[in-house]
Amino acid sequence: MPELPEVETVRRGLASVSVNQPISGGEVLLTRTIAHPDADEFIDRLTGNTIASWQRRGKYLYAELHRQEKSAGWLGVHLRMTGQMLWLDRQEPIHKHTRVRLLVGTTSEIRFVDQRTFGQMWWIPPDRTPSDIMTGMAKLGPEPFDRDFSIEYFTTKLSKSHRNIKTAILDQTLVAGLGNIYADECLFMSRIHPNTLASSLKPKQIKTLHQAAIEVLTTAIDRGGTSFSNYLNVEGVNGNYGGEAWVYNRALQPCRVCDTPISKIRLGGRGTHFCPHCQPE
DNA sequence: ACAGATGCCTGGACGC
DNA sequence: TGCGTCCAGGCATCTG
Repeated sequence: MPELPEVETVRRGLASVSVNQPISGGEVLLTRTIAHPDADEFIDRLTGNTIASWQRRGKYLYAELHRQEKSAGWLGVHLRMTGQMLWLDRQEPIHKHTRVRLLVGTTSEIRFVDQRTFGQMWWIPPDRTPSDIMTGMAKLGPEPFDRDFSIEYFTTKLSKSHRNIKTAILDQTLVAGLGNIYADECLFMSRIHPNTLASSLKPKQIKTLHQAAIEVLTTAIDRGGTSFSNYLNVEGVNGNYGGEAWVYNRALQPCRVCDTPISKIRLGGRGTHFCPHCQPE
């Protein structure tokens, strides 16, 4: 499931192949994928525009569109659970889960493939901002790599939270970009039990967790995203973080540090993996 | 205001 | 083998 590093990898991939290229048309194969406006208008609004850049905020991806040097709005994308933005030759056979096709340049296309159909796309008019239309984006907390995501900020937020730390760090209004995989991974790296009450964490633990979150996301971006999910980069290739998971999806397998079997519990409705020895209560 | 539950959705794993 | 059930989880929305 794409989290910040996977979305960033997709952004870089799309930027490297599609910038300065015109969208000549497209096709919506599943209408509910288009969140705004309706499916027909979506293709009409994109057609004839050039992709000027690809940007990311949290797990939201958006392209700036130009027409004759002037803004023509934005194309927004959220991959949700299983969305993929693939850069393909138009001759490639249409896979069963293809939801949207955007013809780019003369022979290629961006193909949005999404098995579980949670993924969404938007067209944002030039007189609005992406966060006006992609409403979830306006609520996002700081990017983990920003100055705004300071130890002081993190400490203040956690001190007021009555939730367990696992649920707290999954909250996109606290910090943008962590999903279930990296949440479990950075709690392991910090030796913090996921069910610890957020407000009970000691300053040293908060500092460690803050650093672990930044580190785990940075490492994952450097490695091009995970492979213990069905995430694919724009070329349809798995990233390579996967073999390195400390705890995620390793229930009952030996901890890579101490050999204790990894536990799995449910917190905030999410499967949560941890080492009961390395992450004591 | 906040926190927890639910719905959305497909396909793979599992038990009988 | 086949059928039913559960699970995977990001986010919007609903409920208490």
